[in-house]
Amino acid sequence: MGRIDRLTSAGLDLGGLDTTFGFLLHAAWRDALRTFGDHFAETGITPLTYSILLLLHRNPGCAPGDLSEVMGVTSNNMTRLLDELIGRKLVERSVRATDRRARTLRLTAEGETMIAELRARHRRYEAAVNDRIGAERIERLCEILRYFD
Amino acid sequence: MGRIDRLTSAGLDLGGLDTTFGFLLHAAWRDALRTFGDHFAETGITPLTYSILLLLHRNPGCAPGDLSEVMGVTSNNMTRLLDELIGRKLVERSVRATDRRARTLRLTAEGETMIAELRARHRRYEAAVNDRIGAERIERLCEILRYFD
DNA sequence: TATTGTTATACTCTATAACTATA
DNA sequence: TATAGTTATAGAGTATAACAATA
Repeated sequence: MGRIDRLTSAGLDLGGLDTTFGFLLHAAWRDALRTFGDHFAETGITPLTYSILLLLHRNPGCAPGDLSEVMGVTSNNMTRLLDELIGRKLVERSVRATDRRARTLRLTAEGETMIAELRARHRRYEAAVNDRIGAERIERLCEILRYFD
Repeated sequence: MGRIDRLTSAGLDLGGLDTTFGFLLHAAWRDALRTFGDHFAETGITPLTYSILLLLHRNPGCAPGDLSEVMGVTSNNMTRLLDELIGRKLVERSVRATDRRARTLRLTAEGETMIAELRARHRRYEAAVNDRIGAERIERLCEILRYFD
């Protein structure tokens, strides 16, 4: 069982927090973030930058605005995330000829090599979570989480 | 349905992100945070400070370390959260006589008034989420989230 | 005028380490 | 020596607003 169930016997009255979805969701997200960090140590890659690299791998030539929409990140913050990946030579950004307001994004060769390595880490990360929580539970979790915005 | 399902028809290949528990968990947490913010607007209360006030309401006299453990917040960060609530005269902190290293925390009268109002807001917030996502789904979600740490 | 993206800025949350004071 | 809490600091994520360039 998780931390919350270990705590209920520890004396403090949780006042219903242990059945409050927001409290549990926050704790689960921090757990996932910590576990992600364990598996991506030394890469300098966070869940957000991993998502960007994966999306660019699957959608070469897409625009920052496309990534913003999928990831739920505002465009100003997307710009800074992309700046960092471009600084690391994993992504290249160019002005789109057909609409000079827009940008075209693409993984560099180095970025393609990197994403292969990162996807392997991601598979190990997901396997570890499935082992700990139960693959069937994680699948049901995903089904429910898709209803959120 | 949620944002992800509206996006799958929008052209971009999500490369499996839409079935990746971490991606969905992050999005759901941000959704919950945004919705919490809507319902707690003008209060200056966040999920973390709400949890502290609720725990102190149910456990008058407990210590910062107790809150840290339940909430999964490190003690240095708990100190700053408490400083803020104390500055707002919602909480009082005193040195514990039986162990002068420890502190005793308590809601002020103003804090007790505040938590009653906040709990009403929280009920409306949870009702809104139940309406949007489905109460039965939220219940199943909580069951699964309890397995995390 | 509307859209795409960038810059500037501020706030919250999280994390590590060094520190104080007690036990 | 160990424990409870504080202070200092830095990094990541998020948000709003103002702006530039282009359509």
